[in-house]
Amino acid sequence: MPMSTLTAEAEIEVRRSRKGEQTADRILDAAEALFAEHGYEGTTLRDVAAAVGIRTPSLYNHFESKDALYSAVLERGLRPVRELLDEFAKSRPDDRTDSSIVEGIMDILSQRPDIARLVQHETLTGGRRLTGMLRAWIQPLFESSADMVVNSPVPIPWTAEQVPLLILALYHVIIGFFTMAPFYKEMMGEDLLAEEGLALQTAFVRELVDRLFVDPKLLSEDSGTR
Amino acid sequence: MPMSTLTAEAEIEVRRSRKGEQTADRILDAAEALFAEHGYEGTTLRDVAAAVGIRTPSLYNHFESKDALYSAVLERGLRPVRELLDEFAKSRPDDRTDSSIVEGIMDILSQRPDIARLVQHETLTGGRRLTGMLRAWIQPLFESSADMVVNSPVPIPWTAEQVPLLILALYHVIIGFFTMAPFYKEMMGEDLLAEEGLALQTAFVRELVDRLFVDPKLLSEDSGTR
DNA sequence: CAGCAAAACTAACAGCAGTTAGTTAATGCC
DNA sequence: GGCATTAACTAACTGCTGTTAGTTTTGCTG
Repeated sequence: MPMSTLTAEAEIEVRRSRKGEQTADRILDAAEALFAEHGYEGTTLRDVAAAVGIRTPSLYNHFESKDALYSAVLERGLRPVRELLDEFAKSRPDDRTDSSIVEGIMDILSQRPDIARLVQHETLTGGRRLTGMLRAWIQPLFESSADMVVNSPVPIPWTAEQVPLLILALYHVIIGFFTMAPFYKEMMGEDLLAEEGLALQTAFVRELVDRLFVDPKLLSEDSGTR
Repeated sequence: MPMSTLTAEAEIEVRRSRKGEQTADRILDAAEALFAEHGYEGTTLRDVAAAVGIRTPSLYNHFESKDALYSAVLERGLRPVRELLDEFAKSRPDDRTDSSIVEGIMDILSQRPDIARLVQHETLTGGRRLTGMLRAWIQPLFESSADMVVNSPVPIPWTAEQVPLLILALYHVIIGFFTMAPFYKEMMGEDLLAEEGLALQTAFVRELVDRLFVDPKLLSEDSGTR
């Protein structure tokens, strides 16, 4: 009975989209927030369940383990980033601008600051859970970015050795802003993740990129590059 | 018997410096490395004891709890930073250069990269354990740095609103380098914490500071500022 | 409305966490 | 060398963790 199998599967999918996936999403939301704040080991499944409003074993109706839940959180959170990078990789080198990725990532992280903190937790603990995911994208991205900068038609005011450090620095400026925001708010009283702060930071990063990638010696002849 | 009390205390101190403090230091070393890599919750006292080569309960002869051990690690690790900041606060404003703190911190973190990762773990989880320590130094440092930059005799090519973001960015460039180094090594195969990499990064940061704090429009008249 | 799967629940378990009590070995001083 | 104190050890406990088994409720479909 091959047909009944097929329809059964179809039915399951339909139903899941009704209620099952709804709570699965709620679980992912809660888990994302908790993992982002307390890290993997610091987050308990009881906390996740409590945040969702269900009992702990019910989580296992949607995810087969804590590890699988964490992976799902990471997968869902990083999907927009992956798509952005894929798009970038497919694009013609001529169409790429210095800040196309930069601003794209700023947008993504602005909408979901927890992602930034998740990634930071990962890289801090050695990124062993990112192996299959981020590592596969980050490494080529990093290398191609370096190539791109080095082989840029416009002369870059940095040596080839410095380019990886420059990319690393830019990465930290961007992602660090989001990871530090809650701490900054508690310390300084100002919420950097509010609309105003985000706009300020976006403009700041844009200006930073401009200033770091344009040789100051060439500034007199062409002031408005981008 | 007040005298005997005094001599008894003195004796204890002398003895502690013989052997007790030796293993206490070994415990701190092992704990620092483990906390830096796995965070507070991800580190078990059994792991610490095993790394030292003793049984778990023996740790309690030197530290009264896991929390106390962690605080001691943080305290010892941040002492050089605190001393640097104190010195900076006492110095006459005229003697301060843009990069005096920057290079000092680079030196400290170069010798003990784990400190950087410890601090990152803290700020990621909200920095609740830093309350009494770092927060008391960081906040004034941050504010005075901002004031210093804004009121600089040399015109700064950033608006007053952008200055906190600039300081934050610099902070992340410096500390992020050390937290990312192990991950970078695993990904790219190159050890940034080796002598060569450190020298490169130090020079890079120095150049970055120069480039970010000097108005490019003024560059023609004075090229070798520092 | 009957039936059925999905998803909630309760009860419970094995393992490991931090920690304590009580004991033995090591260490430095008179 | 005897003695006091520190610091190692073994044994054990409580509480919490992720996880499983078995049961009841929910929500959709024919």
